[in-house]
Order: sequence, then C-alpha cells, then structure tokens
Amino acid sequence: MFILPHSHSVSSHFCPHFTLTRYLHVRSYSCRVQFTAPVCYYRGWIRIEGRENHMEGKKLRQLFLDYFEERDHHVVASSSLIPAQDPTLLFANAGMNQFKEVFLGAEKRDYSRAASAQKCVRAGGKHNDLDNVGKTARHHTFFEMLGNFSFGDYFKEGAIGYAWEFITEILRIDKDRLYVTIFQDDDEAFDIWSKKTHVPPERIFRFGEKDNFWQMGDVGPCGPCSEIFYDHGEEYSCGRPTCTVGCECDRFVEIWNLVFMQFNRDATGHLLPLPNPSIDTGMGLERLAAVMQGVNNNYDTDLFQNIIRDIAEKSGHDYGADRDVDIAMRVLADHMRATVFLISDGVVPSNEGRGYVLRRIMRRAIRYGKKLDLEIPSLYQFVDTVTKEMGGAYPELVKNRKTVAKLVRIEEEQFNSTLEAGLKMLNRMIEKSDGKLDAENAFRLYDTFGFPIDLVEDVCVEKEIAVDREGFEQRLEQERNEGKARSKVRMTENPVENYLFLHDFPETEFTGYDSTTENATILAIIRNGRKVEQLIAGETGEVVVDRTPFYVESGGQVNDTGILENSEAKGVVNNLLMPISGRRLHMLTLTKGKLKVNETVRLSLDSERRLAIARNHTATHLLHAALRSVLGDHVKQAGSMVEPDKLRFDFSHFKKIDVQELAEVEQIVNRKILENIPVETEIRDIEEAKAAGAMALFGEKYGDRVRVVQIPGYSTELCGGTHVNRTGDIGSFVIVSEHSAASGIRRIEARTGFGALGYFNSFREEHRELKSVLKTGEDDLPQFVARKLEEVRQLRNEVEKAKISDDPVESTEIKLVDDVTLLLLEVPGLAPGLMREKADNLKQNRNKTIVFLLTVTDDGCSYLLSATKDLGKHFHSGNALRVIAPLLDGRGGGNPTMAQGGGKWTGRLADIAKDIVEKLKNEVS
RNA sequence: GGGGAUGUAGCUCAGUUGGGAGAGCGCUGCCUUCGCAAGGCAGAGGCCGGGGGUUCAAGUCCCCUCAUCUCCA
Repeated sequence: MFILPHSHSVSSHFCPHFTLTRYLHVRSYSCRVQFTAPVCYYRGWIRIEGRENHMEGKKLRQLFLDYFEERDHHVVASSSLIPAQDPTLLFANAGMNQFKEVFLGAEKRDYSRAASAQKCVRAGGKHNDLDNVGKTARHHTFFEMLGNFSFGDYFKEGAIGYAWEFITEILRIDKDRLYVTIFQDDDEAFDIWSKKTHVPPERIFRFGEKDNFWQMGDVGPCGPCSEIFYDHGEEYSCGRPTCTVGCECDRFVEIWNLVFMQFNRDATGHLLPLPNPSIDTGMGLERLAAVMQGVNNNYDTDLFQNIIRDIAEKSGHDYGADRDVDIAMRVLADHMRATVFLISDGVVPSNEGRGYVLRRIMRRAIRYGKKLDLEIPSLYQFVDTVTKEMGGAYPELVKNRKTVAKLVRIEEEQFNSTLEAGLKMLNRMIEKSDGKLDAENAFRLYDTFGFPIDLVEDVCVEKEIAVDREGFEQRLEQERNEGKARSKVRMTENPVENYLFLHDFPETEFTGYDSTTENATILAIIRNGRKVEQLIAGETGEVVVDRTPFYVESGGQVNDTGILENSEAKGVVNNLLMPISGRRLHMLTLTKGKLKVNETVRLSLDSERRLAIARNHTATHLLHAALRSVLGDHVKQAGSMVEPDKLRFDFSHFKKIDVQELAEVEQIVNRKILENIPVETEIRDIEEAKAAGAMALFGEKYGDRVRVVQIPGYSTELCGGTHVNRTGDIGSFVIVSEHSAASGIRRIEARTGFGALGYFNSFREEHRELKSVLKTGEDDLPQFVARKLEEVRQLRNEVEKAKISDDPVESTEIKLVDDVTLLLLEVPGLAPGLMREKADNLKQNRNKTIVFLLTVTDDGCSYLLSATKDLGKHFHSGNALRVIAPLLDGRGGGNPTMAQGGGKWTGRLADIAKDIVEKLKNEVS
C-alpha cells in the first residue's frame, strides 16, 4: 500500500531507466492517497504494477510450503548453512542436502514426503563466480531454494503434476510463457507432460546428459531431470536466431528443476534401477519472485529492493541512475544477505574454510560500500535491514542480530586497518618505482597483506602508474596450482556403500544410558569388509549385535572400550563405527576362542573410563553455559572433544580471555557442581525443545525427536552423549589452558574428577619441591621469590659497580706512537657490558687514547679494544682487534671506536703485552 | 590442509655483512608566554613475543613454539 499526498504530485511519465513497466515519479514522500496496487520502490520513482497475481517473496515462500503441506508433505525447516556431517560440502547449496543420507538409504525418516525452503550459499567454486554477483540478473551468493521431496513415495507423475498445478493454478502463471525440458530418452516424462498436463509437444524440449541428467557423485543415486522454463519476453532475447529454451541469455529462465532419482550408478558405471525411485526438486525463490513481480532481474524483486532502498537512503545515492552505482548496491544487498545468514548460522570470518569464504564476501561488500561513499564502518547498519526483511521466515536472524552486527563491525574495522597498512606500502612502492608497478609487488600486496588488486589499480590510475595486471593474474594462477599440488585430499576409508547391507538388520538398541553391561545376540560379523560367519582367536573384525551399551563416537564424545565375551570366547573392543544410521559396529580383536553369528555374548564396557568421560561431558555443558554468562551470547560451541582424561571445548569468541574471566568461568562451573543438581534427560519433539531454549549445535544433525540434556535452571542442550546423574558427580573442574584454535575461535582445555585432582596434585608437588629448594617454610612463594630476586638484582648492581671500579690486576700506560697513548689493563671477570663501561670510564677526559682490556677466566679470555673519538680515521678498533686476536687464540671484531672478542688463551697480560704493542703500532696510521 | 608476513617504549614504527637498543607521538617535571597554540630543557618508560641452537659476540643467523595479519584449497 502506498499513500500519495495529492494527485498533482504524481506525474505519469515514463521512468528513463526502466522501460518495461510504467513508473510514476513521486515528488514528495509525505503521501496521503492510497494505491491499491503493489509497488516496487525506487527513490523518487514508484512503479505501478498492474499484474493481478503479483506476489511478494514471503507470500510465495508461504504459498509453496502451504501447498505441499496440504498434500501430505512434511514441512521441514531449512537446515543450517553449515552442512551436517558432509565434509565434501562447504555450504548448504540445495534443498536436498539435508536429505542426502535419506536418498542414499543410510537414514530413515518417519515420513516419505517433505517440502522445505532451504537457505543456500554458493560462493566461489564452479557453481558461482563471486565476481559475477551484482553484475548479472541472477547470480547470488545467498538464495533460497523451494523444494518438494519424495522418498520412494510418488514419482514422475506426482512431481510433474504438483509442479504444474502449483505454477499454473496457484500462482496463475500464464501457460503461454511456460516451456518444459526433459532428458532426451525420457519418454515417460514426455508422456506425462503432454498427456496429463497438456503441455503442447512443441513446448517440450529434449536435452542431453549435460543439462538434464542429474547425479550426486560418480557413484550413487542419479536420474533424468525435467525443468520448467519461463519466457520473460522477446525484449530480453539476445537476438540470436538460435535463441530459444536453453539459451544463456535473459529471455528463457529455468525456474524449477525436477529430479527423478531412479538409478543407482555402481563403481563400474552401470545404472541399476533403484527399488524406490525418489523425487528431488528445486525452485529458486528469487527467480520465481521475478516472474511473479513482472521483472526480469532478480534484484528488482521486493526480496532485494527493500534492502537496496535502505542502502540508497543511507548512502545518498539513487538506484537506477548509474550503472556502476546500481551494481554496487546489488552487490551490497546480496552480500549483506549472505553475511547475515552465514554469521547467524555460526560462521565467523576467518582465514580458512567457511570463515574465509565469508570474509571474502564481507570484504567485497565493504569495497563496494566504499564505491557508494559509505564510511567504514557502516555496513553493520544493514544487518537490521536484512533481519527485518527475512527475520519472519528465519527467526535465527532475529535472535542473533546483535552478534551479527558486532561481528560485521569488527570485520569492517579489521579490513580498514588492512587497507591502511596496504595503502602505506603501496605508496612506498610507487615512490620507489619508475612509472610502473610490477606484478611481483602487486602480488605481494595481495598475497601477503591482503590488499585488493582493484584498489591497487584505482590508486595507480590516479597517480598515472601502470600496473602489470596480466603478470599479477599469472602469479595468482601459479599460486593456485602450487597450492593444489601441495594439498592432498584424503578420501574416506569406509565408503557408506560398503555397509549398505546393514539395512537388512534392525538398528542396534543402545542401552548405554542406563547400564554398562548387556547380553546380546550377534547379528553379523564383518572381516576385511566382508560378511563372515565366524571369527577366531587372533583375528580382528567388526561385530553387529542387537543391543549394546557401547557409545559410538559422536558429538565429540569418544568411543567406549571394553570386552565382548561368552563362555567360549573373549574379544577386546577398541573402536566403534556407525556407517549406517543406528547400526553400531564393534571393532574388536578376538583374544580367545571362536565367535559365531547368532551366538549370545556379554558386552561390558570399561565403566571407570565411561564415568570419567561422563564427568567431562557434563562439565562441557556447564562450561558452555558459564562461558555464555561471562563472555556473552555470541559464544557458540564450535567443536568439542570429550575424552576420559580431559575435555576440549572450542567456541566462537574474538579475543583472548583474560585471567579474571577465566577464573570466573571456573568458579561458576564449580559452584554448579557443588549445587549437586540432578541432570535430566528426555526425548522431545525438536521444535518443542528449541522453543524451550535448548541450544542446538551448528553442523549437528537432528531428527525430529531429540534427546534433551538439562541441568535445570542452568543449561539445556540437545545431546546424545552420556552424562553423570548429578553435577556433584563431576567432583571438581579446572581449566588447564586457553588459547586460539583458529581465527575467531578460542579453545579451552579442562579436567574434572581425578583428572582435576591429579592436576592440583602436580602443583602441590611442585610447590613442595620449590619450598625445599628455596629452603623456606614460607607459603607465599611468589612474594618470597620476588624479594629474593630484588635482593639478587641489587647485589648484582653493587658487584658490577664494584668490579668496574676494582683496581686492575695489571695496568700499563705507554706511548704507542708520537701522541697516541695505549692503556693496557688486565681486569677481574667483567660481563661484556661492564667491560664497555669500564673502558668508557677510562677514556673519559683523555684524548688520543687506545684502551685494551683483558679478562682471563679458567677456560678462556675475553677482551675489548676501544679508542677515543679524536683518533678518527687513524685507528679502527675492529680491524686492530682482528690482528691481535690470534695472539689470544681467539677472534673478535667491532666498529672503529669499540671492538670485543674472546679466545681460549689463559695466560697473563704481561706475557704478551709486548706482542700486542708491536701489532697495534702497525695499526695506527 | 599448504604458502607468505609481522611481533622492539603506552601508541606508530626505525634498527645496515651479527659488534654500545633508537625516533616520532604520548607521559612526568621545569623553563619561555598575560593566556592559548606552540617552543626549549630534563626525565621516566624495554625479558627486542617465548624456548633452544650457532658464535668470542644475537634485536639481527638457524630450529621449535605462541600470538596476530594475509593468500590459496
């Protein structure tokens, strides 16, 4: 709704920048008259949109989810941008990511149809070149993917039917603008499109493998796909006669991709039909919004325009008046969306991995902000803009907006100092250069100091200095190749495919929350990756049982270890694996007897070890909560390791934690231990748990039913680990170290129970030893030592002073040549610095004097030669000493007025005085 | 995961083939000035990030380590 003041303040001529739709120019912002048509805003211009089915982005998102929910789809929330347990993926980049394991058959869900609006980031990599973002109509770093999924439920007909109905009936998109593509051999899809949805055959295009055959990887599920295209109209055509569906230009745009997963490609490349064909679809919300709002460019939709409008306002520039300004605003809008979403999901700008990609996005945003004359820092202001726009659908943005703004601001300031330092260096380089900047220098600025190449060019253009951009690019390419060659990618050792047969067995019942021993039946034995019937003593293998108390490493908690035995056999379980959800493999070495499938065994885990792990795990939860209360809510777990003898906790925090804060954290945790609070666990619905304030960890995967571990009144976390019954069981807690784990990530290591006791004991032992060494009964050792050190310092000063003024052992003063005097002294042991001082004292009030000092110890000697300044060019102490040194079986050197050295000679000065005099005579010119 | 760079006074940084730890700003005191801006003089302030090695001698060279910056994957 828009309200205008008077009809005459609106002129209905065409906006010069956009020809597609009618624009009205608004002279005043204090409006009173109401328009009923939806509008897009530009500063000074309002586009009056006449489409009756015009729709805002958030409405589209909701309609989509509602549509599929009404058709029995389980609406699943978007997963975090940090992919759960998928190290091959930097960021979530498609709706199917969170269902990957389901499609692979490694995981089962209690629904067979799902729909989601998924947060996606594509930045760098082959899918999206960061440099294109903002310049084209449809490149984004962050976007939303609407998708519906079928896990062995409906197939092609259902997927096509739903898609067509949604687009033509719900959204009422003009069928005359729609086209469809299918895989060349997929006649089944062709029939459905033409017969069921009545798409005219001439509007159905067949494409090859490159465009219309989808696969997850070299092996695994794959299948043909079918895409729906929208024709934006001839005015967007590239004009080539070949321009049709599939053309790269802006006319025909793919809006929905339907993937029919019907094959499984095995290692030899053969396609085997999947028993339960599945559906995976994806429709970019931004593209759809463009269609529904009658614009061709995604950035002209309300999803971006509301943000761009704010950027225009804050920067004082108009959108739509200048191409470069427009690009800058689009880049800023896009990158701020990506930044806000990524940080909300726990990514922190850093110099590696995900954090590095985020940093690149943020720094690009800052640079484009500068083009809009935005001061640094000011981008943090747009965090609220994005949050306002997207927070409704993604509540995590609202929750984290303060942290996000803070981190954006810190990064802006950080980048600013990088820029300032780089600018200084660049200017220095330019001063020294002769009209051009070579590639090596430009690359050095970029590679080592992070100074962007385009800024180098900006500065150089201004000062009329040429930049070797080509050489720079070559250098960058070289660096890339070297980097690739050096880093080797490790492949996973146990591919999931090897264990798919485990689906034949029920999930292993885990009884380890309540007990440490269990009687169970052996379901399968695996040896060297193959199923076998038995295992004999001395062999190593993996055993699957129906129930077990053994915990499999997850959530940072390490495996349990223990014994698997019966009357016939005994094996040591030293590791566990869970390649397929719920199926626990006990890796063991059989020490005695023979183990067969279907036999009954008794599993008992090392309970002392388990208890120690539990102490550390519960303490980790307390530590997490304590850190948040002391340092702030930006503290988020970024990884943890819970072992029997220590716990390690990584979390986001941007600076070193000082001793007081650390002590406070330790104090709080110990207080909670002493309060002896019962630790409660329960299984709850995930949404319910989150609503109750449970902290879900980023990157962790959760089903719809989750285990909540609660320390009432203090900590609530989603966690599958084993814990103590009451906090008091932890005994005590001590922080052993605090340091950085990565940029923006701190790491704390701590101990509990006997571990803490041992830690304290070692200090007590040390204290006792110190007391005995220092021979004191005093307990305040620091003060005692400080006092002693002060005493030592004073004594040393006194001794040194005394030594300087000590009479020499031997002293001779002779006339070397004409008016040059030589002082020869043998002195008691003096430190090098003191010898200098002694020499300086001797030279005081003297002219044309050379001083030679010698100190002899048991295993050698040290000496010094020094001359008064007025000897000037006539005598060089360093050179002279080099001549004398061999007499003393040593070496040395220095500058004209002072030289020092040492040797192995241990005689008396008198013995060689004559030789020294002789040599020195030659040195005076 | 692989490179590059930096770490010296409260701050910003110099510091030559290894040979007396410095500058500017800031700080303290005094002087000059009606006062301010400023100027002059004097002074305090340093485990040269930490550890080990080479050497007669290490801020400087080598190895390890910590912290920070930065590029690539």
